[in-house]
Amino acid sequence: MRPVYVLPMPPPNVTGSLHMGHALFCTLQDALSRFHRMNGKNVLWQPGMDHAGIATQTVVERLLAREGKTRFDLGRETFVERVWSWKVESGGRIQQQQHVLGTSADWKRSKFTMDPDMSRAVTEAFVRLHEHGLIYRATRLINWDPAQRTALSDLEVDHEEINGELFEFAYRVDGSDEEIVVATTRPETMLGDTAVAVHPDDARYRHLHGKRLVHPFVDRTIPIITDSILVDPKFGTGAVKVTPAHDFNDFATGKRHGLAEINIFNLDGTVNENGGSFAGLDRKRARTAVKKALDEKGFARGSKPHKLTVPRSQRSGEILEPMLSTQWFCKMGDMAKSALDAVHSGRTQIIPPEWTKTYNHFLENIQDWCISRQLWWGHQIPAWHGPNGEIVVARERPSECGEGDEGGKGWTQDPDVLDTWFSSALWPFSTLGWPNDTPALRKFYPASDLETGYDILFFWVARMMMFGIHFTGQPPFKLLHGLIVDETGDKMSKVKGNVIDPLDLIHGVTFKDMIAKALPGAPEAEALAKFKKAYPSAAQMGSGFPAFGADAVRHALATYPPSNMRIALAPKRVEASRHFMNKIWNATRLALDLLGDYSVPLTLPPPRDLMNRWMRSRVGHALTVMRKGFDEFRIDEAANEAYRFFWNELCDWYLELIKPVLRPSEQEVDVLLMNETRATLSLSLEAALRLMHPIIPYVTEELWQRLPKRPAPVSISLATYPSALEFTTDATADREMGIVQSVISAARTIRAEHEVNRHAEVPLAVRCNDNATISLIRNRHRDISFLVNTGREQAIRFEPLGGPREPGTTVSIVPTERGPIEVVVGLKGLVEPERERARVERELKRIEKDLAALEKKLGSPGFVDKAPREVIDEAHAQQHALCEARARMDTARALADEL
RNA sequence: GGGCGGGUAGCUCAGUGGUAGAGCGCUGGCCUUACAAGCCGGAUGUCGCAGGUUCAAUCCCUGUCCCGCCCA
Repeated sequence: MRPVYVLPMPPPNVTGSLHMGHALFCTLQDALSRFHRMNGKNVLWQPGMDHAGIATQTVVERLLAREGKTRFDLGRETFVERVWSWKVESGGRIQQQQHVLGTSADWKRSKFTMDPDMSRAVTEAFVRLHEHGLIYRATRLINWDPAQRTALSDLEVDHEEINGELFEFAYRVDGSDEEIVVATTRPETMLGDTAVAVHPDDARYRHLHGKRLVHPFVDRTIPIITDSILVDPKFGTGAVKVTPAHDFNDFATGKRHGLAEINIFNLDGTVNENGGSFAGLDRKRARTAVKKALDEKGFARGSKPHKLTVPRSQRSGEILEPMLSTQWFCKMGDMAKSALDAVHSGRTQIIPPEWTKTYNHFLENIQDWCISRQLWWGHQIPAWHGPNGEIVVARERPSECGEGDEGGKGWTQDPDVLDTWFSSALWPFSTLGWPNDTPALRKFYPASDLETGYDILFFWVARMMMFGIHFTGQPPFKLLHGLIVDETGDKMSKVKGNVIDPLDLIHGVTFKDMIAKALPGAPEAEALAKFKKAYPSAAQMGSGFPAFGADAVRHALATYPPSNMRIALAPKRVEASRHFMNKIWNATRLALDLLGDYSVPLTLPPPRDLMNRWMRSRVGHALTVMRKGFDEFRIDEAANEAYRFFWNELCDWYLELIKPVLRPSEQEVDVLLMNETRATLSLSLEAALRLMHPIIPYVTEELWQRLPKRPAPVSISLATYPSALEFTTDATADREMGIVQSVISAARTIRAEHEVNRHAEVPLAVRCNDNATISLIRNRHRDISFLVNTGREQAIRFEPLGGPREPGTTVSIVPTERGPIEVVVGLKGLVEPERERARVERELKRIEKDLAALEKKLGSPGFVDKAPREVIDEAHAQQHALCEARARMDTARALADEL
């Protein structure tokens, strides 16, 4: 049986459309999937969509608002129908868009979190957790969003620091003229005050211990209590008003002292009847009114500026209200321990490991999870309320609840729905048929890897770990890449006007259209300015993005290290990737031309010619680097290696080297060499395409189909990923080719420095004392002549080092392990003394600089005693080579001076 | 307040205890029958700052200043 590779895709929200974050994860996950598929694994990349409770409901409510309606006008059933039809209509757009990116997920297995089978899994999970006592119902202080009118979990709260004020007012002591001044950032909550606390050791207030205070607006007195946890005597006046029903610290204080909890707000955030004459005012108005009233009664004691943090809903942005409420909670303690242990023990590995601390910190300090939401869109909680107030949690509606209740009509289902992340936490196994023991579950669980953004490490990853272990006994993934992205240097957001739609990069777009989308309704000039500020490289790109194509977008995204927290998308890099795609295309075109009607034999002897051995060696090197990149989740290293190898080695050197071989003049025809070269060319290029395919699926597929090759599957995506079985590195070929390349480059540099016309043929002499090197150069004279353009007739001359030089020649030194090579280029009348002096000086300067650094190292005390043998040997060898090179260059300078 | 990450060429980013790299940009020369979206060359950095460890630090340690994110 083939080994499996399972990768659950983080299901995108059904409301959304494709953004750069999706493009990034699709690229990375698709690359992984394709890589493992090409390595013979049975790959399951599990796609799907998330119903995204609050987000989706909000979208539909906004649509309704345009019709002047609220969800309450429609009623729950109609509203939910409306959401479903909206989901059918515009949901799943991302899936279509993902196809454009070339994502090779198992689309037939795609799941939606509200599908009937997924919902069954949710119900089952809820019921089982309840049976185990891990889900319970309780009345406590929770984060309440008055705009959405729902509870939120702690994780959905953003804390924002704002400049506010610290307002002080006085409570009169009952039966006395004394007063006690308290400081508060939220004066309106005094309507719900049930105590004032002072520090037990605070001498200022000791005489007031046990006294009561008169509430100025409501007919009650409240006690002065002492509490050393709540009160910091140095802060404010040292006296703290206590509002247990509307503040988390005060709530805890109230529990310690048995204080009453007086709720003063309605669910929509207006003051309720407990607020007396202030009833009906919203929070902001109530604050103003309370302050005014306190002032009028003479209790106000002024205010001063104060920084405070306010809790906001991540979704609606509304300031949240701590509210006393009855909700469903999930106990986290034991499950968190298991999840921690899975990582501690190494059963699950977080990559990059730095995130482990964050993961641990979250789970070690975890609070019970408020899982109920007062929404209509989502999985309704499988709990039924009986006519007598009893509550039953069950997989199905209870059939009866006593006499006269045929069919359970007396039971009503709990109106609340579950937090969206509850169903997401089941994703790796619910998608495989859980709670049934299906073959798919047995085969594809646990998953191999999970690849997702660090921003949902708590929301999703940690919860999947907890539920996965709880329900299946196994962590849901063996390896977890807790990482990735956000999109530009800044987070992409509509407000900032820096949103880029990946489809626009793929298909092209004018900046005008782009900013209209990014900042709808904003003045064009302003929006454009913002956009160009966010993307400096785009500012140079004229009036818009050309169509870069999916492959270029993917390759560009893949070149960023996935572990980076910030992935700043630079359009210029997408452009560079597009040029790379173009290069691949054109190189293959040339190859096809050079190959003609060549067909690859089933068996071939290994190549004997240096350039072909070298080419195969370079493929071997590239595949090693790229495999390592994929294995270590360094897809950027694979992507960059693809670029480097293909462009700088295959194109710049190999394709150039083989031109004279495969397009010979009549007297140069060498049938054996041509055959060997055609074989090497076709095999290497074909392998190169396979190497790059996981990252660049479209172009590689298209070209691969046209390339002569041995019998192969119908698609490159089903072909085998190149391995050391096919291509091995060849150190000798690499070294020898390196020398040839250096000689060619040295000669070319001289030509370029003197601006020798490309067509001008220059005589070349190589001076060297090493026989092996001489024979190497001699063997490669064809390559050197061609790439230096010495003229085909003109043989390279060989001379001993340092002999007299003809006038009109220039020299460059190539240092090698076996001594220097002098590359002597005859420029005839073309040598310009000034240029030559400058070139020689520059080369000499470089040698001097290197030599100086080396000598400093060798001369420093302790180096020779303490450095490792090989480092010292290497330094000496380098020193020797550089000294010789300098000597050669010195004579060159003397000659240059004589010019 | 706690935690994490980052500060490397003009820009976007790799990288390593042993003389600093890529792409783009810049620059000189080339319209060469694969590619001007290209080819052949060239220049460019006291690797945030200050100490320390080491024969040797951009890399390890300490401190410090900026930037960003997460948590409280």
